[in-house]
Order: sequence, then C-alpha cells, then structure tokens
Amino acid sequence: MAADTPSDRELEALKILWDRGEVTVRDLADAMNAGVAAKDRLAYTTVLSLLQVMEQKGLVGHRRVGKAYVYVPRVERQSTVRRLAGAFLDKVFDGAVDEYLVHALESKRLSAAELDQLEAMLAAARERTSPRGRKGGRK
Amino acid sequence: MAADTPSDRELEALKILWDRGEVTVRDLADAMNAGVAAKDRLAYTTVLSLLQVMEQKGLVGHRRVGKAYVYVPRVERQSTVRRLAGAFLDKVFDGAVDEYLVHALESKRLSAAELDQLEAMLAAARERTSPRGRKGGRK
DNA sequence: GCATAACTACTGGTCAACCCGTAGGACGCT
DNA sequence: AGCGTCCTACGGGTTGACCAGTAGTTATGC
Repeated sequence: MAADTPSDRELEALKILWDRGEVTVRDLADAMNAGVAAKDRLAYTTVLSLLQVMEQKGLVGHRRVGKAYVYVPRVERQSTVRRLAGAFLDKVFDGAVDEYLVHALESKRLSAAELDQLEAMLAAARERTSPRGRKGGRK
Repeated sequence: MAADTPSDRELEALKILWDRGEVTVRDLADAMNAGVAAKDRLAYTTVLSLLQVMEQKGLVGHRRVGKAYVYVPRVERQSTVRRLAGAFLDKVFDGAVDEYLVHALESKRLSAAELDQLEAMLAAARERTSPRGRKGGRK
C-alpha cells in the first residue's frame, strides 16, 4: 500500500488537489479545462475515471457529500515531489546531482533574488553535510 | 524532424551511446545487460528493435560495417538532457526553478566537493545574470 | 559449394496511460 | 408519478513503450 507514483495527468490533478484541499469531480474537471482550447478539453467522465484510478493507487480518497463525491489527496506534496525528483535524477544523471544542477542553472535564467535564495540553501546544505568543522569559515 | 524525445529505455541506450561514441547491437545489448539479473536481461532482438525505433525517431543513425550495423547517436547529450530537465521542471513545478533546486538539494546528500562545485556554478550564474555591478563583491 | 553462425527485418503480444460514451441511480421539481 | 438533471459505475477503444520470436539474409570456414 505504498501509494503508487502518479502519472503525468495524475500529477496535474494532484497539484490542483493540493492547492484546494478538496474538490468534487466537477471542480477538478473545470480546473483542468480552464484556459484550454475547446478541442482539447477533457470530458467529465474522463476526469472521474482518472480519480477512480488514483484512488485505487492510494493517491486520493473520497467521501460522499449529498449526491456527489468529494475527493481529497492522500499523499503529501512534499514527499511526492521529492520522490519524483529523485527518480528523475537517477534516470537522467544516475544520481549525479551536481550535473543536474548545472543544467537547472543553465536552462533557466535566474533572478538575483533566486540566486540569493540558492546561496542560502547551499549554506544550509553545507551545514547538513558537515555540521561541524568548516574550514573556509566564510560569512 | 525535430528528433523526438527519448523514452526511458531509449535514454538508457543513449547514455551508453554517448559514452562510447558508437556501438554494435551486440555491444549495446551486452552493456545494457551488464550486472542485471539473468531473468531481467533483454533479448538481443529487443535491443535491435529499440535501436530501430530510435533511428526512426532521429535519435540514432547507423552504418554498415561488415555484416553488422554500427549505431551512432544523432542527438547531443547536452541538448537532450536540457530538454528533459526543462520538461520535468514544467511538469512538476510549473517552471519554478527555485523550488526545484530546493528539492534537489534536500533529496540527496551532497559531498563537500559537490558543494564547492555548486558554489562556483552559482557564482557563474550570478555573473551571467548581471554581468556587471555586483554589490557584495565577495571572493 | 555449402553448412553454420551471426545479423537484420518484421510481426505480434502485453501493459499502462489516457480518453470517453452509455447505462443506471439519486435527487428535486412540478 | 413523471421528468429532467447531475452523479457514479463500467466497459471499451486507442496509443506508445516495451519485449521477444520467427523468418530471411549475409559473411565465414571448410
């Protein structure tokens, strides 16, 4: 019962679920179809099917409210995203994080604010790796 | 003809291709089966099929050498990986790089060497973002 | 020449993701 | 009760990834 990993569409649904806390099928269908070309919109029953499969995977749960079901996420955003990122890392870079970050840094242009934030995270990561004796004790 | 994006297995093959420059079908099959439980090994013809599909996608090319084919990559590692990373970013984080990096940093433990390397890259990224006027002029 | 070994081409089967229509049930309104 | 509306359940069709066997082809050794 380890809660399967979401497919692309399922992730899309989960993002909305995480955002709203809970949704009816119609809520989700509307959200997923918002701003989508009419020809590419998903049918209501398609979204329903998606949720049913997701429930079987342990990704969501539901309860009855009136005549309709209300769905809630059963997996955390944090852990889910982390697992996806880890899998991606292994798949593409065989776990070589540095290279992965190079591409991340190069593929997008980062704002100065983002860079500051990253620097802070790097420092934090450094702390975590060697909680003590840093040599170059900068900053 | 934009050279389709590789599937998981195809990426696995491409990594070997990039590493060796060129391979015969047998080379690749052996490489992919190295250190794999006997029951999970791929049949020779499976690898052949994989390469044929990859060729159709524009990912590899081949030439005849003796009676066998020698396959070579037709896509660059750099651009391929970059595209995969970009797609992953959009899919999981809607393109929010910073959050993506947080997870990267947190999901794996980084060595001190990796951290140093990252710091250097950060500095480089900073240069790129604002080629001039750095204020805190450190280092 | 001819058998043999290794290679390629082709076809097919399985499975998951994805999409949707139809049927049937529940509810409210008149 | 009858009807329309909205909901869920269920079955099915399509596609791409993946895997592998069979048949035909080519080089090689004798």
